[in-house]
Amino acid sequence: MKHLPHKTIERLSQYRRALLICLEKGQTHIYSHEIATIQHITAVQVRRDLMLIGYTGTLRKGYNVKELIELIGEIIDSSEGINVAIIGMGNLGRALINYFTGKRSHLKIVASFDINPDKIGNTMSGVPCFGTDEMSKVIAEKDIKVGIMTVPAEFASQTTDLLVKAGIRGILNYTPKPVNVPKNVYLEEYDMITSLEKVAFYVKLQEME
Amino acid sequence: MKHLPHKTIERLSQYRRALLICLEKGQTHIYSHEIATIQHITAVQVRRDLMLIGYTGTLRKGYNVKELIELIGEIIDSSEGINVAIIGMGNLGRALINYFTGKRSHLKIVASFDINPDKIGNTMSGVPCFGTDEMSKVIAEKDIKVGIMTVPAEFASQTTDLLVKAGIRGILNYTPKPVNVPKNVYLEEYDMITSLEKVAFYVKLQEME
DNA sequence: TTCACAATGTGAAATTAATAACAAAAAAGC
DNA sequence: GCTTTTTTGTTATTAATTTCACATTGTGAA
Ligand SMILES: NC(=O)c1ccc[n+]([C@@H]2O[C@H](COP(=O)([O-])OP(=O)(O)OC[C@H]3O[C@@H](n4cnc5c(N)ncnc54)[C@H](O)[C@@H]3O)[C@@H](O)[C@H]2O)c1
Ligand SMILES: NC(=O)c1ccc[n+]([C@@H]2O[C@H](COP(=O)([O-])OP(=O)(O)OC[C@H]3O[C@@H](n4cnc5c(N)ncnc54)[C@H](O)[C@@H]3O)[C@@H](O)[C@H]2O)c1
Repeated sequence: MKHLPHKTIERLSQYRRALLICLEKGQTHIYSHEIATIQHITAVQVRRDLMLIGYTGTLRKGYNVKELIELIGEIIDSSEGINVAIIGMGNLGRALINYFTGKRSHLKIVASFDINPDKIGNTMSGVPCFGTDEMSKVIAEKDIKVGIMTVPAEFASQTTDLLVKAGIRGILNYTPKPVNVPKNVYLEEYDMITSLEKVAFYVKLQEME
Repeated sequence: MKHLPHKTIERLSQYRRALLICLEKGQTHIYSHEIATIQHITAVQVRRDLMLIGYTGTLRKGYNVKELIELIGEIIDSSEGINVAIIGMGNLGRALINYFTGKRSHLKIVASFDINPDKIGNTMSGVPCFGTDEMSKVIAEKDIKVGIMTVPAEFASQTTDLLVKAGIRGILNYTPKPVNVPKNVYLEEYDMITSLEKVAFYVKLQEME
């Protein structure tokens, strides 16, 4: 297994989530077409992804749910787990903290940062909030690798620079402002307005037909 | 102009956002490579996208910011604007309402829905909250075309069915549960855990090198 | 046992997306 | 006025991703 396509990585994460639900229900095996139906994709696509990670199912029985979950874990999780911080404890930051905390064992939110003195020093869902001036120190001490950025858009660039200087390795940018990082830092940007506008576009398109 | 690639649609939305900022600053023209730098893509990509929508710039002066904003609007917005509802006024729903309200004129959040009696009847950033039993009525009356789904994952499917029955035309699903819609409804799903796991994966990959 | 079926696994083809290459032309410099 | 530079617009090429087509094979039924 050499280079997994970006899209495959995303789907593996999704397969795992679906598989975990199956496991909870007590399901031991699953067919490619069952996974496909859940994810709105084709069975071939599922089989190809699994082929790429070198997993082989049982003919006529499908894939072993537990084994597959473990294999996906070996591939996409890092063995020691990864510590994550949220920068900007506003509406979105709080929503994210509530959501993530206590869910995934491999990705752990261990700190948050803000500039508002009312927030600094508090904890939220057990996650302590620090001032941005402490960023370098806290990121080093707590071995934080990934930052989720939810500061106001106008602070996106400077916050990115701070994070990079503090030695962050990956940034998930939820502000609508695209930011620049050196190429040793992995950047993923997501913009809710784009998604909403895309939905609106295709709705319009359908109505015109 | 016939079929615009999905990716082009997404980028057009992003170009427009960047262009609006330029317009505010008083910038009248912009080069393809400037847009490209903002969006971390290549200038060729930008020019190709603009070619696809049939916009042509001025040689050596670049593109007219205002014109381009208007053209993108003609393509991705629908002329009368589109009304949007949020379903599930929890942490994420509230964050989204705060964020969207008053931003885009073409996409307007005009209602929210919940099952919690404490929330029903209130307004939040000027958006009224209704019970889910009123969904069909409100969606019809207010001509709501798109729903943003932020209910707990276990209610995702049933909420989708309600929305579809109420005549919604597009759904943006922020729950981690994939849902099914008839093919006359456009569905976009986004899952923050997938994004975060993807970042974590590439961080791990980089560390191994 | 044999047959038909229902699944996997995968090379090849098709589709979609991104990049390269370059002609054309306006502006600037000389 | 001529040359160089810079930028657009577009065709050709390459790369990435998905789908097709089908060989393979374990399983259950006849
Ligand atoms: N709310 C949403 O649903 C939503 C959706 C999409 C994108 N976004 C984007 O996410 C970001 C946050 O949105 P929000 O609604 O949570 O905003 P918010 O105003 O509620 O929160 C921003 C937080 O960041 C803090 N902050 C400000 N400057 C900072 C700095 N320099 N360093 C650290 N912290 C700082 C503020 O004190 C505040 O707590 C914005 O960029 C917004 O565009 C929000
Ligand atoms: N919070 C996040 O940052 C985040 C991030 C990604 C995804 N999500 C997903 O978004 C969804 C909402 O997350 P949240 O943190 O806002 O949860 P939440 O529990 O804070 O909010 C859920 C809201 O939905 C309402 N609700 C429950 N059942 C309903 C129903 N049948 N119809 C209408 N409303 C109903 C609840 O009353 C509540 O107000 C979840 O599926 C979650 O997995 C959340």
